[in-house]
Amino acid sequence: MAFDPDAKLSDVLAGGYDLNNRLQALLISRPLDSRGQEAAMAFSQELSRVFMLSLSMLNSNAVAPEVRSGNSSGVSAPAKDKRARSDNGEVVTPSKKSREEGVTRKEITPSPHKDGYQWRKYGQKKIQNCSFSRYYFKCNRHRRCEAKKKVQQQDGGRGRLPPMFKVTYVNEHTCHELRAHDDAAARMASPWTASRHHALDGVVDTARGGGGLFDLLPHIVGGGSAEENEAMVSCLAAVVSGSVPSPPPRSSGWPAAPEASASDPAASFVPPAAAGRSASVADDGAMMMVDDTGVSWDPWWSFCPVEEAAGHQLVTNQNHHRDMHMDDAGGFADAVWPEHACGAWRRA
DNA sequence: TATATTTGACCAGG
DNA sequence: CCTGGTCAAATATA
Repeated sequence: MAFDPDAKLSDVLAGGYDLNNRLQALLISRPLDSRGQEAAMAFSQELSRVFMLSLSMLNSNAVAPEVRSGNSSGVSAPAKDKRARSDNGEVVTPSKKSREEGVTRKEITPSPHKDGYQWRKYGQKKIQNCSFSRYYFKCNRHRRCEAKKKVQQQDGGRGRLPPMFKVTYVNEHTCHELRAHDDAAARMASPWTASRHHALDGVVDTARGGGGLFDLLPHIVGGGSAEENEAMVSCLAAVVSGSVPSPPPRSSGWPAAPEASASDPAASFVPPAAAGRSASVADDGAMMMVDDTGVSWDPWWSFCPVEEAAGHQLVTNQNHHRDMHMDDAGGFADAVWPEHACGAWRRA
C-alpha cells in the first residue's frame, strides 16, 4: 500500500479499515498455511504503517494555539496579554463573572467526555450564530466541587471526520480534597465501612496517577479514562496470553463510563468494543458489530459525523433513541454509553 | 424509588 | 433589551 503524502487522515484511516477487513477475512477463511501466514503478516505490517502514518499526521496537524492553551495539570500558563480573544479574533475584556470564576483552560477535541472526571449536565442553550447547542456540565464527583465545563460542537468537522467540540473548563476541581475530607470524617465515624466508601475511586485514582502501565498507556493511546486504560491492559494481556478478554462490568459499583454522561456530546465516538458489543465479519468481509439488542451495525458509523451516525442508528434501533433531537449533538449521545451508574450525590 | 436528564423560566451583565 | 449562564420542576430511566 503506497501512501500519498497529500492523503487526508480520513483516507488513510479508511485504508486501514479496509486492510483490517481483509486481514480478518483471511484469518477466518481457513487454517493458515505458510503462505497465509505471510499474507497475514503483510497485512499486519501495513496496518502498523497506517497507524504510524495516522499518528504522524495527527502530530503534524498543529492545532490552533487555543487547543494547546491548557496543560495536563489543569492550570493555564500565564499569558502575555491577559485579554482573551473571542472566537472571531476580537479582543474581549473578561467580565467580572468570568474573572471571579476564572476559565481554567480550553480545548478542541473530538471526544469532550474523555477528561477523567464525571460530569452532570445542568443546562443546554442555543447560542447565537452557532449551529449547535452549548451544553453545561458540573463535576459530579462531589456536590461541592465547583469545577464546570461547557461543551460546544464546532460548526466545521462535517464530512468523514468526527465533529470537533470546544470544551471550556471553569474552576479547578476540588473534589479530590473534598472526598478525602469526607472519607476521613467517615473513617472517624465508622472505621469498618469508611475504607470501602471510595474504594473503587481509589483504584481509579491510583491507576491514573500511581505509576506503572497505567501511566504509560496514555502516551501509547493518546489519553483516556482509567477504565479505558484498564480495558486496554486487558486487551494487551489477552493478546499476549492468546485469550479473549471479557468486557468490563458496566455498573454495580464500577463506573461504566466514568466521564461520559448520556448527554455528553460525542459520546457516540467511543470505540464500539467498549460498549459490550460483539464483532463479526459479514459475508462481504466487512466488520459488523452486534449490540445488546441483537441489532447489527457497521462500526464505521461510530466514526461518522454525529448527524449521520444518529440517523443510521435511529433506523436500526428506534426504541432506544425515541427522544433524540436531530439538530444537535446532545440528544443521541447515549447511543453508545450508558448513563452514569453511580449516583454520586443528591441535589441539595 | 432514587437518580439523572430535559427544558422553560429566571437572572445578571453588557 | 439581548444574550449567556444557571436553576429547578417535570420527566425519564434503571
